[in-house]
Amino acid sequence: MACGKYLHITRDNLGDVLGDEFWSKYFDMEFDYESVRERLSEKDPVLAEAARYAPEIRILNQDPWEALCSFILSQCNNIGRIKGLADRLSRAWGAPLGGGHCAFPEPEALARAGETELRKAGCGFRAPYVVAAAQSAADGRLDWDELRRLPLDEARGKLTELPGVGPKVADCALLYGLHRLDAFPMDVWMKRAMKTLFPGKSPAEFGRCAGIAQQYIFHYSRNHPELFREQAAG
DNA sequence: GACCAGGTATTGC
DNA sequence: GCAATACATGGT
Repeated sequence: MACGKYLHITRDNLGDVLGDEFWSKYFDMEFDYESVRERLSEKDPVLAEAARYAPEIRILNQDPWEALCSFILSQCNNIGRIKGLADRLSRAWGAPLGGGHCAFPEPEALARAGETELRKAGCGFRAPYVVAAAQSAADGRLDWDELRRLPLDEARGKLTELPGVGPKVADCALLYGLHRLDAFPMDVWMKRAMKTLFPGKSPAEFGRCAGIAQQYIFHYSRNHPELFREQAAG
């Protein structure tokens, strides 16, 4: 489910999917990741290893509102529950897509639903955050084109004006929703990974495609928990 | 039943 | 500045 479309991928239809104009764009197929990997690999040997570990990773071109809202829901929440929540909101307020599937709700729909209903749907303390963001998106105060254009700090500043949107959620919205490859979401996993694997380094050193580096590092770290044995709480 | 989850806002040193 | 804490909810 993405951008108002439903997709079921199998081994057999992968070729067709990637040949489709929309999904090809969604999976960022036209972007030259190989060049980026080469440049990143020259910067740091550990980063080179992380990039080599899963070179097929891509930054999706998600819908900006869908990305922002999903990451507002993600705070202090686990991935399974985030998916379930998004699914429940889609069924309640999203457009039917056939086959029992529903699109992610438009901002207008969630703004209209209101805080009380969103709490009933299981959003918890995030309900008012979703409403505020939905209102801003619906009435145009959130200007996606502007957010694509502005320097990273200013774009992040616009997003963090919203209640319940801090630097991490803002960077996720910028990276996944607006394809700002310079954004570098720093969650608890990335903090651990940076401290252990890149001591003394800052994300800015990874350059204008730091966000892609973030994905390699994140995935590599989560699949090598032994590297963080002393720090990981659980 | 505690404890935790891909954070944020507020409060108190 | 930086550590501590509340914030809803559902799953181990």
